[in-house]
Amino acid sequence: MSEKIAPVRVRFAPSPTGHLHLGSARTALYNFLFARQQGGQFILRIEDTDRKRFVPGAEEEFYQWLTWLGIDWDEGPDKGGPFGPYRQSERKQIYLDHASELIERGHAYYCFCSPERLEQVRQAQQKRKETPLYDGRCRDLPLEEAKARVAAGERHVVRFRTPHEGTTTATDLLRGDITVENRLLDDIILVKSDGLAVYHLAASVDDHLMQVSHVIRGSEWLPTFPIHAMIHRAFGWQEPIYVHLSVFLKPSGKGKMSKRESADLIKEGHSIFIKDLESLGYVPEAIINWIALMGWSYDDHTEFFTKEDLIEKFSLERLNPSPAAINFTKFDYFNGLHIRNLDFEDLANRIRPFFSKAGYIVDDDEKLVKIACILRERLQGLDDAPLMAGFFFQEEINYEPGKLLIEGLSAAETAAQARKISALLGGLKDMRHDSAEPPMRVLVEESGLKAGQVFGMMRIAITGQRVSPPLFESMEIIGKDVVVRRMEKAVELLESMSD
RNA sequence: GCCCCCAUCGUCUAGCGGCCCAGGACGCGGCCCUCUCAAGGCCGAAACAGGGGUUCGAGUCCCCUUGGGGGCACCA
Repeated sequence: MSEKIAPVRVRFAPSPTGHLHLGSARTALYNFLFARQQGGQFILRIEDTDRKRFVPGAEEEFYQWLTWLGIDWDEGPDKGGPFGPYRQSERKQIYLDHASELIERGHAYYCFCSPERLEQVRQAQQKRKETPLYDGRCRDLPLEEAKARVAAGERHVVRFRTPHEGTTTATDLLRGDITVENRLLDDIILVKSDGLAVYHLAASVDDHLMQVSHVIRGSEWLPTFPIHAMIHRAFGWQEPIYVHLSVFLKPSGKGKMSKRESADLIKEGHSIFIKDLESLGYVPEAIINWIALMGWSYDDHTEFFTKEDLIEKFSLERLNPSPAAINFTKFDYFNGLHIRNLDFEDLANRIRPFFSKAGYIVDDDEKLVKIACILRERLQGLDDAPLMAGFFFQEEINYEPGKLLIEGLSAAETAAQARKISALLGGLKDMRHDSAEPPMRVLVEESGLKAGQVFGMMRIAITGQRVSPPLFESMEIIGKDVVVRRMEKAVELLESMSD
């Protein structure tokens, strides 16, 4: 009675030819979220059948940054699993066997045409404004003859025998049925002359063998996915459910990001490469939230999502098929949002390396947590921390003495104020912000000046900055001795100015 | 050139025939709060690409145009 529901098995299948970027990270994320939500498995498969484009180390980099993003997998080259190996270069024979099966079934054939001849054919067709397709010279070679030539060691490839008439319809979950005319489909190469399978064969075979239930991947596969469906059908296999994601466009929305533009981005503190994002001050929580929302939505008002929220709320049905322009401004906003969602100890640990990198010695954990407390709501990126709070770690602060001057007051008058403040602060039993602020307010009141004027001068004297975290909280962290010493220094500076 | 896909504020999007003189978010402008900067709160400007249909009724369905994207390799 009850239909057996196949378990959800999805995969992220990058080729080790470059860095993990926003687009591929999102594909990985969606697959991961869906698997976790459905209680299924998430497979990591390395598609390294192109030896020419192989980049050493790229695979390990994928592991590193996927893990940093909080995306983990159940099966993969590094983890193993019941359907391995998970690196396509190690599955060569599997593809060869399947290609042979297709040949025996009449769905594929050996082709002995040289790349040079193919190029000539293609050029001739283009000159005639025809769709460039294989001209079928080897398509109807008697199988026995072809086999004999292969046995004799003749260089060859294996091609798929695409029907010339009719149409093929395959279904994309987001777009519905997509029908293509078979006469416009090429007899694609399944196995290259180096004996390695091409993507279309390898991915189809692996998706079936690894029992992948949903193929969630980029839309660059949309034009060829009917061929993938045909390959499954040729074997007599059931096709997985296909979900083709939209592409990311550059911020202007006009076209996708070029290599040059990607490189230029980093100058503005942005990047499409995940590897750059950590040192740029982004937290993985924000990255995940942001990219999840480029092409998926939950309802008409919820936008803040943790990983757990996403696992719970994600759904394939709410995926959006239209291309999305990358909006880094919103990314910055999400970064701030997620930084504010961190607890103080966590934040302290995350800003520590940024202080270190700026040359500050961070040896007091308690102090760092206090700094995290007052920094949290004003950080847009973790990298802002040393810029905003470096003065906490400096023995001596330097600033332009003139900045101490209270507007409308002379140097002597400002010095008098500073002296009073210094004396008041020096007489305090401690520098707790709630015990230092009230008497300071009284002093400001008596001076007839505005709080902003007096505190502005103190801010320069104590932090060396015009803009800083809240003054009294900062003073508490700095400590009475240093605060008083810095005030006294300010008095000296002001007095020397009034000479 | 051919094929496929997409089309709501500048951007990300909600909207699956009447709830929409179109809602949210980022950004932008203003105000409030305020020791600076933020954060937060409130208010505001800002969109259904165009044209035909279908229907009592269209942002929502169909067609065309336009625009954008992707693909057309012994790359993935």
